[in-house]
Amino acid sequence: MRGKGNKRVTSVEVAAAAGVSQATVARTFSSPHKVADTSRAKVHEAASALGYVPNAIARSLKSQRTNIVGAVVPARGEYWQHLIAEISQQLAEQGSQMLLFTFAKPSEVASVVQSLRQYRVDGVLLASSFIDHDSIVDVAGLGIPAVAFNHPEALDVTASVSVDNVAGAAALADHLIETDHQTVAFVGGDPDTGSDRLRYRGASNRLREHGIVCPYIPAGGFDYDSGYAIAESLLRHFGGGDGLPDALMIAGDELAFGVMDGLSKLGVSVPNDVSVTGFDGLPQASWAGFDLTTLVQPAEELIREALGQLTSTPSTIESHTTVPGFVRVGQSTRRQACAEEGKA
Amino acid sequence: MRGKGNKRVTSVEVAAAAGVSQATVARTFSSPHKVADTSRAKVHEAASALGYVPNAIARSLKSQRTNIVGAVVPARGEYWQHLIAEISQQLAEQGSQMLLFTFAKPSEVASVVQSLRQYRVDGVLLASSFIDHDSIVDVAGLGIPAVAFNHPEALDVTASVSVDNVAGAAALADHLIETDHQTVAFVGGDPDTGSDRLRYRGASNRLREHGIVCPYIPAGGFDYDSGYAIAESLLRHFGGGDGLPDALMIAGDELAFGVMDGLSKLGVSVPNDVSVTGFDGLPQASWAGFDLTTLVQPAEELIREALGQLTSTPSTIESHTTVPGFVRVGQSTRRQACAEEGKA
DNA sequence: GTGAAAGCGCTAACAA
DNA sequence: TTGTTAGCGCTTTCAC
Repeated sequence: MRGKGNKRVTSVEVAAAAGVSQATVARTFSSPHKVADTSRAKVHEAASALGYVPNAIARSLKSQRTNIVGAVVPARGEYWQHLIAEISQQLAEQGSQMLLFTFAKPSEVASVVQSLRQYRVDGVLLASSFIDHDSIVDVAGLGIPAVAFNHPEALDVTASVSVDNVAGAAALADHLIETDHQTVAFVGGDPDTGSDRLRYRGASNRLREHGIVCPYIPAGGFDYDSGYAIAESLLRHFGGGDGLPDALMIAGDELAFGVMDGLSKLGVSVPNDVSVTGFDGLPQASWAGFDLTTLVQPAEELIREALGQLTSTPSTIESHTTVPGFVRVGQSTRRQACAEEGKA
Repeated sequence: MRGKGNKRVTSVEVAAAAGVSQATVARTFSSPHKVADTSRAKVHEAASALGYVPNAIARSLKSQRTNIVGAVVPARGEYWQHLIAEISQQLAEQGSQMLLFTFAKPSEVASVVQSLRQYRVDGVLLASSFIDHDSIVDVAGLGIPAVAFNHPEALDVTASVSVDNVAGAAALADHLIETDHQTVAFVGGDPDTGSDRLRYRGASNRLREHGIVCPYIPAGGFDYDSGYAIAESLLRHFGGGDGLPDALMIAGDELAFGVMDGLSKLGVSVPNDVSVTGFDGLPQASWAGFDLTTLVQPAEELIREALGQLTSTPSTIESHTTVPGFVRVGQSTRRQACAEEGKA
């Protein structure tokens, strides 16, 4: 029995209709247990008859809490899109809303931060390594809780939550070693990002322990096109398909999709000619066309952790959490040892 | 020169520091032209010295405008994820923010609507055919502008913006006819959605004009897995690879990805054994692994139109806009006529 | 052009 | 338990 397009019904009107004070109406909706059953019933009746819904704006102004969390994520990238839904769902569970900001260029972040300040959000989730350090510092100085998501770089100014990039890459390396791969190259997205560096470090260190030297090859980005484009360079670099290493470790799943498609177009077969690993654990990685061996980032856990930091943190405590991922084995890496001819 | 973690600076403090009244500070930020250059300068100086940022919550309470648009989208689906970034970018351009709500089940929409009401958003973008009609009616009765995005069903209670599904599907059918396909089947996602029905109608009508009867085959969903799973049923239904029609028109790109991968796994080659078309024009459709012939929905234009309706509409005017898409030809449909043996 | 003052709709003491 | 009373920080008449 909700009022039609009736503009704005306020608690005062409900109070009048219910024959109680405005304060009682307010209490009925904010702390119901402080109101007698009888009045609560009257209020609810009047409220629904009038189509009343409490005004969260007014509530926020008074209580200094908006129940809104700002999320700042890159506009492009399969990985980030994948996360947004999860963030939104978890926020909904805890009765919060998400104000979403996407940026195409790092330079846009500054203006986003302005909006964030204006809206007095309860916290900010900074989801990207592409956010420059200055902006992070900016946000950190805002006095609102912030957590850098998968941005291991931001360690010193704000809390952060990341997958364990080093251990994850090492785990992938282990898998390659166990399946008898002798030569491995790492294809990075952007060496200026922490994820890239840490993943390479984790992989190359572990491989070195097994006597394998792993070169780093920059693709110039984490996107599909960068991967597709680098495939040809790889072939040239290694002197054709026969010169390719046994395995390519790619810094991110989307990048890996591009590399796989690029290689395939050039007649290189995965995993027959070369094994490929990704990193992220995107849903698409499980698609039959790719079936990529990858390190799955436990999105739900990561975000739960991040949101926990946001809400539980009294001030800007610099807590740095690292969550382990796990390897999901697909068909993009060959499963069993097989003799390789003409290689070290 | 921004204040550090200093809590909340208000216009009153800025006024004191600048030696003007609070009203002048407020005017400096909301209607600068109504303030003398000299005072404006003083205010800005004091403001930045103190790290003042206007409080959008208070502003909204007074002005009855939040500059926030609510977007309600499904949690899953490549198509919707693809749109979110675009919506966010355009909103940012016009100085608005986006409160994002995702829902996993249609039943969650009701609670979302509650939040939307509480936050007094300026408008709501309902992005899905999965939102049940009752919820749409609910929102429509809220008195806040709403537009159903790609939800041609909602015609009678709220404004709507959609791609021209019928014309788009017909255009795809034309392409198939021009490239000499003789038999075609349509794989739908969910016959309960308007997009599905309209696309099938557009395709089958056009095909019928050319003497081709196009059966409708339900996949049970628009997701990848539904497509992957239906591939085997298709083969069984048509009595093996040889019995397949010349072309399969799939109701959505993601679904088409699944069908393609499924067929491929079963040894059916696209486009050699069967041509495939999609619908949506997702970025992934252009990936080399798929290279899907599809109908591109002009996302930017669609959203611009939708947001236009939201802001320009004085009340709930029932305006229904349809935007044309265009065919992007990929390798998933064979380009030239070729003789088919043993078929009508 | 600027200041004083009255709210926007709610929450949170404080009384009763 | 309920009502009264201040504000939260801003926008916006209305005088000056």
